[in-house]
Amino acid sequence: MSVTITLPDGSQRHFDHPVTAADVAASIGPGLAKAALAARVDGKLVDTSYLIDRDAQLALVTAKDPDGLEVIRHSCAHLLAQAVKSLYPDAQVTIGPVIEDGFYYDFSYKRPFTPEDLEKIEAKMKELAAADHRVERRMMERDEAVEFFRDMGEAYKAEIIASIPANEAISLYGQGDFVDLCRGPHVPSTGRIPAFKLMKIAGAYWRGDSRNEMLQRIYGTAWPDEKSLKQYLHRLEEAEKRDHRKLGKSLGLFHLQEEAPGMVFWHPKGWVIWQQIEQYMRHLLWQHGYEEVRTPTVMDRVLWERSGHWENYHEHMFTTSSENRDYAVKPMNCPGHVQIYNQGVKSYRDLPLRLAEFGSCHRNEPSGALHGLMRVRGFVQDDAHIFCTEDQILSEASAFIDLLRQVYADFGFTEIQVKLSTRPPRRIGTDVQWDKAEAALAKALDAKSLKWELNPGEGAFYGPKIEFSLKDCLGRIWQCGTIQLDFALPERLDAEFVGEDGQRHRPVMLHRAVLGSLERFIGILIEEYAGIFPPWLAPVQAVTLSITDAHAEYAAAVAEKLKKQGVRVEADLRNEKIGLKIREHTLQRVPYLLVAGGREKENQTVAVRTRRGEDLGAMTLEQFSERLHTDIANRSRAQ
RNA sequence: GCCCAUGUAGCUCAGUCGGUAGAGCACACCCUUGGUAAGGGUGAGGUCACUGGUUCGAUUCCAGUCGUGGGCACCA
Repeated sequence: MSVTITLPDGSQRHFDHPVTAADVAASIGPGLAKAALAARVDGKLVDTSYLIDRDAQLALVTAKDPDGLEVIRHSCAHLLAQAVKSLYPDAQVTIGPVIEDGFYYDFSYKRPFTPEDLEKIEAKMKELAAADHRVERRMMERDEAVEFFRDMGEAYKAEIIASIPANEAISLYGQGDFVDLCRGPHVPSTGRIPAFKLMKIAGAYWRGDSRNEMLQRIYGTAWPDEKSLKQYLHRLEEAEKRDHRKLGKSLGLFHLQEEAPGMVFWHPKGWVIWQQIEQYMRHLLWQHGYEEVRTPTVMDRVLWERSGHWENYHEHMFTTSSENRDYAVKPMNCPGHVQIYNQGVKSYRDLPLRLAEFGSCHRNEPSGALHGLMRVRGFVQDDAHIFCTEDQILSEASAFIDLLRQVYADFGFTEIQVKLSTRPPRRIGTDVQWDKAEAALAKALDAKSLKWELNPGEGAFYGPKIEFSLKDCLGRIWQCGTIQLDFALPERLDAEFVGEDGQRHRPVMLHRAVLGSLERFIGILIEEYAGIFPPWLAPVQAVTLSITDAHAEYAAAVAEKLKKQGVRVEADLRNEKIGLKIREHTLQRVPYLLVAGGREKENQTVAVRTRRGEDLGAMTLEQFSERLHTDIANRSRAQ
């Protein structure tokens, strides 16, 4: 039997017998044989031990190949499991997938793993890797496999396999005396995992369900070589420096404290940033046909019962009472906006009606969910509700996406994750309505040539939604903007309009936010900018620096003049050396440092230095103002 | 909410195998009047998160509470 193998470069090799991918690699050269971790046969990823018994396309996969890296990580998860089983034989294995930059493996064990265990496990992994155990694949019938793992005391594994259809054969991978269920492929031997490190331990629920028992999850990372591993660890360190909690403290933007968990104390500098953003949004909303409103923070339980929140959202609401009446602190602005809509009879001619509010909301989030500014209990949404007809959904959604993209572009975001969440199993409204609503949102997205993912079944019970998410410094994804269709609330709160036909109709409600919560958005911004706020947002745009007391008056006068022009400027007249002042204000990320010494006083100029260390030389106040105002007008990130 | 870790001066952190604590920076005062990322000196500053237990004695050991961090679950 002859086999013809076609390689990626188009060249062909002929064999007169079935060959493994490893054989082919060896026939090409020892270097490739050594580098091959897996193979792609007719596009399918397989082990290097895969026997090819027909003519096929073959590509050898090395560590340089993204698939190769994935194989390394997956195999490293198995190495971890092997080490754990060898150190703690009565631990049970469950699942161990590859994730971004690494992998994890979940174990069930009688006690939690400690940081010391982690060290021991990693040492054992190194030992097992050095022993270079061969990784071997074999097949088993499903029922046989269930029994096999059950006999080993691996109840979780048996449960996983039992949920696989009975007629499917199961592949098992063995290395040393460790065997795991796995689809594969894997590296040929444990010595082929070049660089790895265990990162952290955490609890994780079995099958992701909080009603189940908590397993011990070990996270690790693996790379093609030590250098890449080091670079990765360095990248993490650098990311930590951008952490908004760290920068918020060092730049004096905000703080949180024990007595108000999940609620932010905004300091003067942080509040300047907030105000710039709020005013910017307010102006845009006005331009886009929104009307700003303000609704009460505390409202009677009766209203929340009518809206459905009391029943469905109760555990997330802060409540209070007075004189035998129960109240809730608003977790959302929508019911309030419907109250405004409901004042007076609305005609179809009034639609779409867009009510916007920088709405202060409180939600009693679970304590474990709180995270700096990103997940808080008290926050302000740039919220708005658009009351419109079903026929207006498309154009309103479309206009909203335009608005959102303009805003995100102005802040300099290029990476936005967009998801469309569609009808969940439990929902209200008719299928006809859902068809129309989902199609309208999809159509609006497509019309903007935005890349988006479908998130089937994840919509709200009252309607589909689009989510716009941004990444923090560690790559964690946070939802910011959203637009949600709602057929329910207008019904529940009895919103209506008089149509052309003279009959009363229900409007559709679009809940939408561009930034989401101001808190979260500013958190993301701090990390995106690494604290280097563009001049239009910078809490302090310029500082004048005197060199000796002799110029203090001049430096103060310069600051005063700029302040009158609306520049956020401070004067540093301290009796300190100029080097110290430069250092401190540079660390505070002030865009422009204006040295006002003897020479400058003489010529009525300032010597301008940027926070990036660039010396722009001496210029007149007019020249400086012009430069700053150009930055502001462009929302430039250059300085 | 669950698991693990963690809480010492304004900040970043050391430390006490149980005898009430220390550094750097910041702060105050003094000297220095210095031209582009840290000049020098002196001083002040802490119920060691909170509550309880063990102990002659607890910041240290134990338990609980609260906060924080990393995950998990949650995120209308």
